[in-house]
Amino acid sequence: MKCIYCGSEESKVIDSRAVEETNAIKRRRECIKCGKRFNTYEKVEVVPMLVVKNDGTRQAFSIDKIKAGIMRACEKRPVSMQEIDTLVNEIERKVYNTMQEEISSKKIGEFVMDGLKQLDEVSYVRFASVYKQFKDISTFYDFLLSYEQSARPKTKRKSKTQK
Amino acid sequence: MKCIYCGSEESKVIDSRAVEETNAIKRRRECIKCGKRFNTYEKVEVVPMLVVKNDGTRQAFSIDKIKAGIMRACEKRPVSMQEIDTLVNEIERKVYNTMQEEISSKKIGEFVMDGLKQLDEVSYVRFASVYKQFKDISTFYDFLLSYEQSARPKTKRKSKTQK
DNA sequence: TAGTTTAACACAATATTTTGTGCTTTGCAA
DNA sequence: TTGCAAAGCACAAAATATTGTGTTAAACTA
Repeated sequence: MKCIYCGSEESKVIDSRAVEETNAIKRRRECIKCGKRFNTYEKVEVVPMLVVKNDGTRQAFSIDKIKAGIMRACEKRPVSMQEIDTLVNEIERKVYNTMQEEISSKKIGEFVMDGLKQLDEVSYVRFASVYKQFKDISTFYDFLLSYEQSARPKTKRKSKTQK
Repeated sequence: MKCIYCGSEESKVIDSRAVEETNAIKRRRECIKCGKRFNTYEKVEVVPMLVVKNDGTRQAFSIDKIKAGIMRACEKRPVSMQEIDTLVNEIERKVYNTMQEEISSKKIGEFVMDGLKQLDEVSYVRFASVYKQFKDISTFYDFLLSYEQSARPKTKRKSKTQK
């Protein structure tokens, strides 16, 4: 394990403890060369499950990835971790209920979009821009316009309702 | 290390190799109970440095976080990993050149925005929506309008230049 | 500011991992 | 379909990590 301070390849473990909550092993290491200390974490590699993408290919499914995507979309937004966890659990349940051994990525995307739309509209737009792969700025406009016309026909553009 | 298949706490290492590229140790483990195998990765904990936020508080700085933020903004965009790495290196260099022992988060945000603006405009808008904490949908409009008026005065809204 | 929780630190006996070498399998590309 | 690269597999000798116990320092909260 390379030392982050001096770059030396040599370091040794001076303490090692299990972190139950995150299923990890935390190690405290000391660089042989410069003597500085740092921590490392050992974690399980993400497990593969099957998601069928639009082009027919299969890919690993992980609820953590879904959660990460949602958390990104909600970054600095007034959405609590608890709300996210609730949504993630709901999605996981929906996924397992729907699926035999596979589920389409389209379906998963819809679950997430549906949930986010209820939770926070900025997060919803952000997620859509990634999920639907907006190609340029005009796609943002188009999406915003059609969203406001369909889902929130009475919203005034300039209103800033959230503090 | 808990087995991801049967949940048992007992597993043993059957192989262990360094992964030079990512500065990690990859271990192959076998569950004592069910005998199934899985991989784990040990990585260095992110290192703390000092960033001064707008409200005056100090926070850990990590170039990895910057990179992660950029990668999020570039998700599913035609921006190569190499381009991102170049930008990240440039930012890291700028940060270290600017800084005594601290740097303002504003400054870092500007470095990133400057770089992304050159690289990809959709990524740029996404990053801005997080960095500048867009409050609602109208903020998107306002930002897009002022961006197009200042940076790209001749761009037509409906043009879809990228494939 | 006292009380509490978490991280760092130390140490030693025991047990496990590391590492070189090399063969096999699988996935991907030519 | 052939060939290469990466991952999995195996083994054994040597080296290192693990884990209980306990102390101290730091951060957080009531």
